[in-house]
Amino acid sequence: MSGPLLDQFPALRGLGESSLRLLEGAAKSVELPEGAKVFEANTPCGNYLMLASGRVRVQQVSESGREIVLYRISGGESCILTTACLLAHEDYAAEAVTETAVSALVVPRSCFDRLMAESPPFRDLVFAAYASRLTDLMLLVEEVAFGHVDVRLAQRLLHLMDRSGVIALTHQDLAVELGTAREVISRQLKEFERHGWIRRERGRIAVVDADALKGLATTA
Amino acid sequence: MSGPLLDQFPALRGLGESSLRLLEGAAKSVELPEGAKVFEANTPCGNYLMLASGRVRVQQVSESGREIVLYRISGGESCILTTACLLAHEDYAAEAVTETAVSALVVPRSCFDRLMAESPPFRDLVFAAYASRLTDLMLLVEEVAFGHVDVRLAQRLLHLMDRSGVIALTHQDLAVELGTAREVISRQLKEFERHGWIRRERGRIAVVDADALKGLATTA
DNA sequence: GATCACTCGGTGACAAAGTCACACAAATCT
DNA sequence: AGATTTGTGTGACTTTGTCACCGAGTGATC
Repeated sequence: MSGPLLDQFPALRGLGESSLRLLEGAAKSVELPEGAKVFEANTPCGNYLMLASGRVRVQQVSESGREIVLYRISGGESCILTTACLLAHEDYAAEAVTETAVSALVVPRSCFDRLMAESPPFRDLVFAAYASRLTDLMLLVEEVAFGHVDVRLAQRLLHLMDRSGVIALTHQDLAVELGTAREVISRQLKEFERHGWIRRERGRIAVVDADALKGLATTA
Repeated sequence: MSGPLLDQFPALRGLGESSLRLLEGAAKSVELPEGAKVFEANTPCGNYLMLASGRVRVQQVSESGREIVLYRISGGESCILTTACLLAHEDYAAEAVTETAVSALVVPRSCFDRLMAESPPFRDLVFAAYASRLTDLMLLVEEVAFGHVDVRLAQRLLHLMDRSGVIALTHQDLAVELGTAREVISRQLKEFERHGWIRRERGRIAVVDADALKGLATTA
């Protein structure tokens, strides 16, 4: 049936009956729990991945063990890193971890290749994901190379907080978000609290003065 | 004639007569001198670019004026940043500068779209360029976030030197390569010279002990 | 060939960020 | 309750980035 597939991936609307059937025949559905490794760096890539629901984080890990979040994929999106590896016949350059329970479609390379060749809507889907990631990564390079941690941290806190202004992450988690060290985050957060912008609790941070953070976040 | 086009872009072999004629009809040839801006950040992108000959550097510029080289494109390659912008309908996220005199093909969006839709070889050409850039950028993020300047500088010197071991770049140029500050490069180079690994002259550096640099470059 | 403007590189002082080694408290386990 | 794990705090130190300023080469111009 093409019903559930189209519900999960609205972007496939217009794919055409034959392509849809091809995809449905070849793709396997997979469920992953939270915190599972989807793939690791330096391993070969044999399948194309489409995320039906949930969220996956793609990150770089250095030899010294430090990590940095590159981007996230959520329901309805396809994984460009998989795409890139398939197309360039390279190993993965990064690793991916589920942040929530995830259900995904695993599409074998052969099917991926055929769909890319046959189906314009499928190509567009893949390309669209590609294009914005590339510019994202360019901006990330700029941020990492030239950005200041206080500004970047303020931006992340604003972005990560829920409606009540709470971020349920450890200092270490935030360090991974920015690709810096835990101590650096701890010290910055202490500064922020000293200014009365946040409250720190174990394992969570409460944003008190979002406007002040916004001011810092847009200060250069 | 399809002769010169195929000579300049061997990857287009197999494109098909009609696509080739379409491309030849719509594309304009452009010549740029060395040091010319191909495009700038935050400007809209209307054309697809294919580099026939020469070399172009794509780099990020921060508000404070610091720069970092993202990657280079040389003869026969297509510009993925252009592609990304066309596909995502975004402005340029970076700027591009010619490092040599350049001749390029400017392909209007409409022609690009048609070729993408009609021609599998053209799609492959575009995709192939895409895939490796993405992994490149991921590795660049890792390098910038976690790499040490001495190691990165040693790597770049080895990569940039000619057969006689000479790099004809200023300290500022090297700073842009790594996305760091000129003073940092100057200090590192002084260290390298103290160790007897290089000789510094005005505007150029001579690698004396490439093996020693190689040792540092692979020391994690 | 003297002067001038400009580019290139050197330097010291300081600020920001990353590293290392611990210490301690809260949560969790048994 | 004790033991272990996890999260955070902190000081000392290193590396990297910033700022201000200097002087030495280089090339242009008169």
